Amino acid sequence: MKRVSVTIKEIAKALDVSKSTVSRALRDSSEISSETRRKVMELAEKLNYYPNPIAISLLKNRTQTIGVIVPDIANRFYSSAIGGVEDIAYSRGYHTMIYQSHELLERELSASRHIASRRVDGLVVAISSQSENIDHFVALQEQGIPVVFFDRVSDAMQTHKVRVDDYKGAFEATEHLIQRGCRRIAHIAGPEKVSITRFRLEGYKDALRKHGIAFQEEWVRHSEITQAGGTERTYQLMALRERPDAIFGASDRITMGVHWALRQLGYKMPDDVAVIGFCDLAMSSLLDPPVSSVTQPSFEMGQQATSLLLDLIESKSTPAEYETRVLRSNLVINKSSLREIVGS
Amino acid sequence: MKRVSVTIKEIAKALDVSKSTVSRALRDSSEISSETRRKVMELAEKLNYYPNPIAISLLKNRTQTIGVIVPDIANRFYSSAIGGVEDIAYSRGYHTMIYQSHELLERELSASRHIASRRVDGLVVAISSQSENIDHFVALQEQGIPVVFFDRVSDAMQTHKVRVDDYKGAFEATEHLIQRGCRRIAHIAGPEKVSITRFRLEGYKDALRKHGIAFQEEWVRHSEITQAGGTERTYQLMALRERPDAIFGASDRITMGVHWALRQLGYKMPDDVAVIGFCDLAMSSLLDPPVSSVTQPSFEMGQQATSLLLDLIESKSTPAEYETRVLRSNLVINKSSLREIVGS
DNA sequence: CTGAAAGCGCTTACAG
DNA sequence: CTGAAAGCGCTTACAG
Repeated sequence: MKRVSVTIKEIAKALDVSKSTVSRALRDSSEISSETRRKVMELAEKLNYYPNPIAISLLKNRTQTIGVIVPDIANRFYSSAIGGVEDIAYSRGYHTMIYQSHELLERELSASRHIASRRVDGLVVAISSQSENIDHFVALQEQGIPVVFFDRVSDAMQTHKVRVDDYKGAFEATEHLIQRGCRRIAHIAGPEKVSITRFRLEGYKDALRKHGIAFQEEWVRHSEITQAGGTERTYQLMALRERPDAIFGASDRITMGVHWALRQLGYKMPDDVAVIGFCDLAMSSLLDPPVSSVTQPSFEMGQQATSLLLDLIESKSTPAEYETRVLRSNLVINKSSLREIVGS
Repeated sequence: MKRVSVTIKEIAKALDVSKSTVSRALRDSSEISSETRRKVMELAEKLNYYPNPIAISLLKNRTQTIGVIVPDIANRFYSSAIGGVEDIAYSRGYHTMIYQSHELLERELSASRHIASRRVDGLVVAISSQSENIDHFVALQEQGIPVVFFDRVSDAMQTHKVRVDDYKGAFEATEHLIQRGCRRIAHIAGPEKVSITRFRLEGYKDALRKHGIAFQEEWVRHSEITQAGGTERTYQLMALRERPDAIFGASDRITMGVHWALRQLGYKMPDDVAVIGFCDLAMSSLLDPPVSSVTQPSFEMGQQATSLLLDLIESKSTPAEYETRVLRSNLVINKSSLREIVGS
């Protein structure tokens, strides 16, 4: 199909002035007669003229568009973060292009290539769990396209980062379970290479240590961020000779799997097994029993990452130093972890 | 920050040939000596040269990018459909830009404007519930940017459409409830103006009629596609003097609200109230009891809409006639509607 | 206040 | 096989 649009040239010809004059009139330059401006504006309006942003991009080498890469847009944590990105981008006059990596390095590479070649002005990313190597993001940065990380960050690159206090969130969740009388607390962690997995695991371990509970390797299982992963690990855990009396899941998907598996197996929550998750469980209240969870300010993370990014884009120079913002998580207690406290 | 990239000009200068020659060598034109081609390719490789797609877009008036507008990417139905869009687009060499309307006409207008001005090659849309007027899509089409509708379609515009057999899905769901002995079947429908709402409502009514059950206005409630909407309508329905013995929800979000409200109110599913939803409830099995539902091939809808769109984009002329594809929905029975059948 | 000219990065008839 | 030139739609010093 053929595309039709009005150009500056046609307006110039119709009004018998030069393209330069039309351009100036449209951009409201000061050095133009109000009479000319009026005529140009009127005709532009009438012809429904819009400047071709592609031409402007070619000229300015700027597109007023930023990219976002997340593992999976269907994940509420990420879709909410994208909401935050759009919020800030929109209000500062930028558009947003959304990419999903599906946790695949290959897709992340393809998105990076698209971003580089389409001259997107900057990028907000939560790194795919499969991406141990992040040279593609370093390359973007060197090419002058700033990159800001959120949620899943990496030490392998100097830039702004926004994350949640995973360590503390995990520590508090674990301590809460201990306070409710649990002693055999299992942790279904995320993929091993991911930054947040390590932070959460540390928080879990340190809470055990603080309360004099021995850490047991077999009670920690790594899993993909899927319901199936949570289910399978729960089966493994409950099959152990010494079975856990609590399970702390590293994400909402995983925790949904835990919940499902425990129900299948006929365990009561919280009495047989107390359960707590990690993420913003909007749907947590739908489950029976409703699930306790460490909630994260996902929308705000998107906002902050974007605002840091736009600052980078709009500043002429590389900042003296990069910033890592650590936001607070929040412990929301529900029935799934609310055991009767027995004894001491 | 400043952007650096290699251009054709620099390659030409380094090799002491013309830009034309470099361009031809890169595009592997036939009229070029293999020696020159080799030299150019080598240097391009070494300098990490990529053609500037913005320049090419300006030239060809094509961007190899399509847009998708959905009400809400966090909704599984839409995120899955987007997966289908990406699948086809990717395999045919196109990129995808995702927009959310958040069910707001204003956001839909802003996305349409961006699409028009960025010269996106085409658009796949599920119309926002707030958009009674779709002139903005007609305008895109007239401007030469083809638009294909899926899920939420409109009669106000001639184009390809892909939808599910909502009428039949609703008919079967309602009939199933009747067969399980329900007689006072309520329907929480979607927003009034939306096409699928009407089709589903018709299916519901016709199933009642077929089985000689009188239709009652007060048992149909319109709601937004939210959990809160489903909850509130359920309260209203259960407060009626003659309360329903079954509720058929028009979407998964709504049905989640129904489920929650019934649990809060202490009704047993399916014995007090049988429940059935409409959408691909991946999470349906997580609820207790698991929810029956009319499932839709969302991924496939995205694929088909995109493949129709790309055909439009790549054909030179307007097609003789537009096509409306109606896909099959599927009834998945779970405990929430599985009542004991009493008597005949 | 207005216009002619150059240029953003590329492609492609048109000559040779 | 190669180069010079025009052009995609726009902006902006540079002259006047």
